[in-house]
Amino acid sequence: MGANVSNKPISPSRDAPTLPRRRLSHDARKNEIVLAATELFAEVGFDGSTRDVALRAGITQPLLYRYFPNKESLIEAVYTKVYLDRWNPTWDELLQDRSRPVKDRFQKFYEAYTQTIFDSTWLRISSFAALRNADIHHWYNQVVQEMILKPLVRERRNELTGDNNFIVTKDELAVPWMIHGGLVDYGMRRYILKSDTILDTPTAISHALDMYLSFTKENVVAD
Amino acid sequence: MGANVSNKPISPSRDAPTLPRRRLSHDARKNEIVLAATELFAEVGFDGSTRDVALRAGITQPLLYRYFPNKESLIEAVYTKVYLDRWNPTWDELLQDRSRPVKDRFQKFYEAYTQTIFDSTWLRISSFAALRNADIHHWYNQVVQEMILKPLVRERRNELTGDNNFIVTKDELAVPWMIHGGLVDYGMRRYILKSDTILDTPTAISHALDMYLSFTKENVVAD
DNA sequence: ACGCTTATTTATCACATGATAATTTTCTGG
DNA sequence: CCAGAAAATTATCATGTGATAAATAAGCGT
Repeated sequence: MGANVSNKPISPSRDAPTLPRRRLSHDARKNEIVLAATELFAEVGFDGSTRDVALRAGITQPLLYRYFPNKESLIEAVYTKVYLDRWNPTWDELLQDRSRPVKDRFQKFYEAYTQTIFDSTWLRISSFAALRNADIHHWYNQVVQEMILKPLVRERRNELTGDNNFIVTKDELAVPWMIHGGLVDYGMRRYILKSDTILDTPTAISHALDMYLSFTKENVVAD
Repeated sequence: MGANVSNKPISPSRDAPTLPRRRLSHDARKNEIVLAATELFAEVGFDGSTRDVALRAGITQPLLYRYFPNKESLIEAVYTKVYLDRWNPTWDELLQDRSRPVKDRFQKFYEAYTQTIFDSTWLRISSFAALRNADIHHWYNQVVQEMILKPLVRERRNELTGDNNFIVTKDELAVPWMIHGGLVDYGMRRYILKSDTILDTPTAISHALDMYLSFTKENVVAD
């Protein structure tokens, strides 16, 4: 054949200046896809297209389907990546360490915990997920309740009265839930809205805990 | 002509059993479209299709474009409908009425306010809107801050110290913001997640306000 | 009753999107 | 070094979606 007659350029000069790396291991590629999907979905929601996911991952769109049978399965992988493996097992011990005051323990815990979740991607993905999938929202609330809020109620009660009853009622959880929700809301205002919330995170945590502590102090007799 | 030979049924029996009403006034039809769009977008987000909006509104999809030049403009109409005209002007007087204690005033206010916003459609639409449009999110936060939180800080300060300074600092707003955020979070858990949050709304409000009040009481000397 | 304004529908387009099949390329083990 | 398994791409499809143009019909004023 003659010279290059077609209008297809010899040097492709792709849309994305992706380095021509190819052929990753199955697991490595899968991780990159989930990472790309997480970032895209955090920005535009789970209606982000598989083509945009592929573009960010530096691959072609049909390749996705070698790793996930369909888009929903990719979304589930994102759920898993975002929600799981975020709990540091040492936190459990921290929360139960009665040699330190409750304020101190939960201050340290929330400082670590917020370091994990106060990030634009996590906050947005979890918001989108909650709106899209009530089951996941409910499941994650259960986790927060069992791992954080019930310990908080128990430890505070023990600190105030020496009580060792492990049963925590729904009513007792209402106030901790509002404290926790308010704190997450603070994180949203600060880290995704970048609002003029001047207060630094440790101080915000301290105030949130102080509110709960003074509330329980006032109400310890009334109950 | 002979009998009905075509396979088109005499009685149409449409997909949607819509009453065959047609030709509404311009404004009436526009309202119905915005209502349908609001409901759909609350369920699936703003990526809901114009065809689904039309189906819910009982019209054909191209008719939308006689009322809105494009989908984005329909979305903006939904924003307006959802966010505007929700503030009852009598609330301003209520919040400033110094013949009643702050707790009492803000209790009554929040009971009325939550009656307006604690509904699945509003909570979901405003969440989707916040994720999709940072400007709107920011604008609404400014409204909440000016109309609710600054008055709360001012009135509480006046109640405690007789202070009449109208300037409210960012730091003073941090705690009211967390209280407010915690309360909205409570509404989400109760009204869209339908979680086993047993506490009724007035009690939740009361606890939220008590937390703020006891916090400010403890800190009034420290500042 | 009739005509005219305009609300509404039917038909259609161009493009985006999820998904599949066939083909090509890369790397590794024998 | 080369053969084959698997990674990756190209080509393609069916359907969904935002949007437009032309045709139809409902109701109001005279």
